[in-house]
Amino acid sequence: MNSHIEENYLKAIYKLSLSAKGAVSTSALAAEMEVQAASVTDMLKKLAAKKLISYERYYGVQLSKTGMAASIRIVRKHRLWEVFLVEKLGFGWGEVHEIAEQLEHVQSEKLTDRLDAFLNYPQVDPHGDPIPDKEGVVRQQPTIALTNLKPGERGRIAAVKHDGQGLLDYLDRHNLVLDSDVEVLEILEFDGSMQLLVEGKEHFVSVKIAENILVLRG
Amino acid sequence: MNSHIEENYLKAIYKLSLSAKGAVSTSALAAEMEVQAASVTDMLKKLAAKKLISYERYYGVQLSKTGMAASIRIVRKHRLWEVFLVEKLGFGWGEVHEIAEQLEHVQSEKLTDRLDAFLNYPQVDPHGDPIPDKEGVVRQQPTIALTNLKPGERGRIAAVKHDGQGLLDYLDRHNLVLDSDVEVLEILEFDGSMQLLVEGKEHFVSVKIAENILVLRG
DNA sequence: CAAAATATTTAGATGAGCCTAAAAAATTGA
DNA sequence: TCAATTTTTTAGGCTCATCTAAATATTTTG
Repeated sequence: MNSHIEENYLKAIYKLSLSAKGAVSTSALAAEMEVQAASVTDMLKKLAAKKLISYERYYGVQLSKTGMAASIRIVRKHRLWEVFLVEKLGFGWGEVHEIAEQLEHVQSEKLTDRLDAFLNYPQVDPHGDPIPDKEGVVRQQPTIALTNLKPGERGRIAAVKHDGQGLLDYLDRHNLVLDSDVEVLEILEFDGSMQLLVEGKEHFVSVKIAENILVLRG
Repeated sequence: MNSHIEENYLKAIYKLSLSAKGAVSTSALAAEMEVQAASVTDMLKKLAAKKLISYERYYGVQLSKTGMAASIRIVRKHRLWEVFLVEKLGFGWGEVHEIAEQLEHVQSEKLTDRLDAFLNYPQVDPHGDPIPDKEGVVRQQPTIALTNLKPGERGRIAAVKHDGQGLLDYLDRHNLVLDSDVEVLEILEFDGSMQLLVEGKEHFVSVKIAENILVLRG
């Protein structure tokens, strides 16, 4: 079995490899894990020895097949627990990440599967991120950043990047929640900020925010 | 904050001090934690430095007020999670202990309290052990071991000692579950084993088993 | 393309929690 | 009671995951 810390490294590598083309760098991992690069090097050697990653010094990391499967299992647990916290215990979507970071390390396949069933096999977590199924299949929705919509175009909010409290609380207060229908009314040339029509009400968001809102076209 | 391991020591001290008169010995703790006595001594120094226990060398340990409160918080979490696993996820009472050992270390008072509410403020866990309330108050039921009943006397199964799979599975199969009404028909002089009438059906149990079944008189 | 800057790895150290072996204190019992 | 036994503590080491500082490799840039 892998330690909590090894699991966190795997999860971080998985996360970074989604947006990075090619291998994940030591420094990127160090930043993500909030440790020094030297510590990352040590851990990479360990994970490589366990065949969870392929690692060649100075050239970055990639998850092996088993490493990928392990990472996905952790992500699955994390997201299922987030659904539980929001759907069953009434937490807000901005406060579940931290708790799920702890719950994701609980080891019991039976628990994970029963939780999945209890929650009715949800497809996405409260932030719209896909929940891998028992076989590790991740069904990614074809979302695009809100910034890709042009004036007059419409979409439905399908996911939100960033796990922190701040942005999510803000979106909540302004009713920019999952499944809201959005129409772009106007994009300010000056700074790219957007005037939106969300479920009948007008809203104004900065580019920074719009970049973090993912929509399904249509 | 206390580490997982510190929490496990506190829990073990709490558990042992319930049955031990006076202080808990180093060797008892070592047995409970499945480590060497020398390791216990090290940890006791650490816990004492944190004022979680009072410890004088060669004289054993006692929980301080803060240590007691911390222990009870862990026990509360453990037992709430056990209720969740049985009531909501359909686990058997014999398989929840191990999983709850992991869940009990999740740090979030809000989570604990919401779980408590979600479960409808249960008073006892699936083994009949009392669940401390938010203020740390433990309402112990006045149970006695089944071996204390004489032929002709009756009681209701209120709790079961021992967390392991084996006994609990056995009791399950023989319908010796919480809240069953029991009447003692006969006690064999030879070995103390008991002939019982449980919810209308006859059962035969060894002393060893009867010692682990706790009943409420009446 | 070579020097400077940056990224990564190596080397050696630290603290937590564990170990074994030896020393010291407490308990038992002849 | 005092010698033998048991319990507990001390001393010194180990592994894991981290750190800092120094060395080495890669990348950038003048």
